[in-house]
Amino acid sequence: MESKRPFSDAIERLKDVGLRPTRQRLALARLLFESGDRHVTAEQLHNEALGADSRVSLATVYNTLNQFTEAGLLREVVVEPGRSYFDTNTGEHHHFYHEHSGELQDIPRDAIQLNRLPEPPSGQAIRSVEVIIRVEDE
Amino acid sequence: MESKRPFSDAIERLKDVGLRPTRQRLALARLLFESGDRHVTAEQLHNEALGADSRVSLATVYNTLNQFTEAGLLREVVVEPGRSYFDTNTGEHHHFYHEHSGELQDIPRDAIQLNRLPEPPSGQAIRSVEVIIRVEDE
DNA sequence: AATTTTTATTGGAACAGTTCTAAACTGTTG
DNA sequence: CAACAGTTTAGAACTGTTCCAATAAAAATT
Repeated sequence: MESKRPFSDAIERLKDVGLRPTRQRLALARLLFESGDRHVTAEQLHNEALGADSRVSLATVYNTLNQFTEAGLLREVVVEPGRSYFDTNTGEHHHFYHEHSGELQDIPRDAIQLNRLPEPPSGQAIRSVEVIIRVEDE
Repeated sequence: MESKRPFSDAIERLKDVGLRPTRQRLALARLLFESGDRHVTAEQLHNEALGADSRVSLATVYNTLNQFTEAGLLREVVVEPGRSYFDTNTGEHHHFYHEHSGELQDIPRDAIQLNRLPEPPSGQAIRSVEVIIRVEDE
């Protein structure tokens, strides 16, 4: 379980993907991966890190988020112009997006049944299928 | 058909939604609506307008795209951080997105069968359901 | 351990896309 | 044709992100 050996878990995770387990990366990895599925923006994560005594520059937060994403530890979600969310759930799934609060919420893959997918334009292959359900207060 | 009376068509369209048919808005409306379904960024449309002898400032392009969107003449599509597309097809439908070329392509509503939609979080109502299929050259 | 080499971090500058602002302009209307 | 409400514009400002050159830290080598 993740909660058993949080420290070495994070180290492992980084080593596994070939990233040096530096102080900053470890701090961010713990914030990201030690508490269930999360959806954060760079700014949010930066603030959290600062709040948790970890001195990390915003540039490093961006670098790290991008590296983690490239390494398959995170997935980027774009739902709003000018703001990127990073999702710790890298599996196939979908999202509710609450525009007003800016909050994202996972929808498990099986909760939506996608039938009859169209053929992609010729010469192209499907890389991902993503459903975004925008919701608002009623 | 749109091609029959393009001039007054555009004027009509604008009047219908309560926007004065100014020179700039007409020019943009023609570029947008007189050639089937389109997906453009502000920058693209601006260039087109310049290319077509219509002097329109970039600020006006942004204003106009936003007004058209608010008026229901356009729909905004977000698939990439830091870049907004405006879609002249305002009906319910979905998209292929070709990351490499930055091109969007409509998928008719019926081409995807969406069953078993999840309940939205309590207190919230579904505003829209959008499927984005990312494709790449194979 | 000490040294060298490689890789990361950092603050701040730079950048892209978008919005804002205040001044000039256009077009209607009384 | 004077007054007025709505529109356009250039450029400044803003936001989120990336880039850069200097510094620091980690790994490899001795």
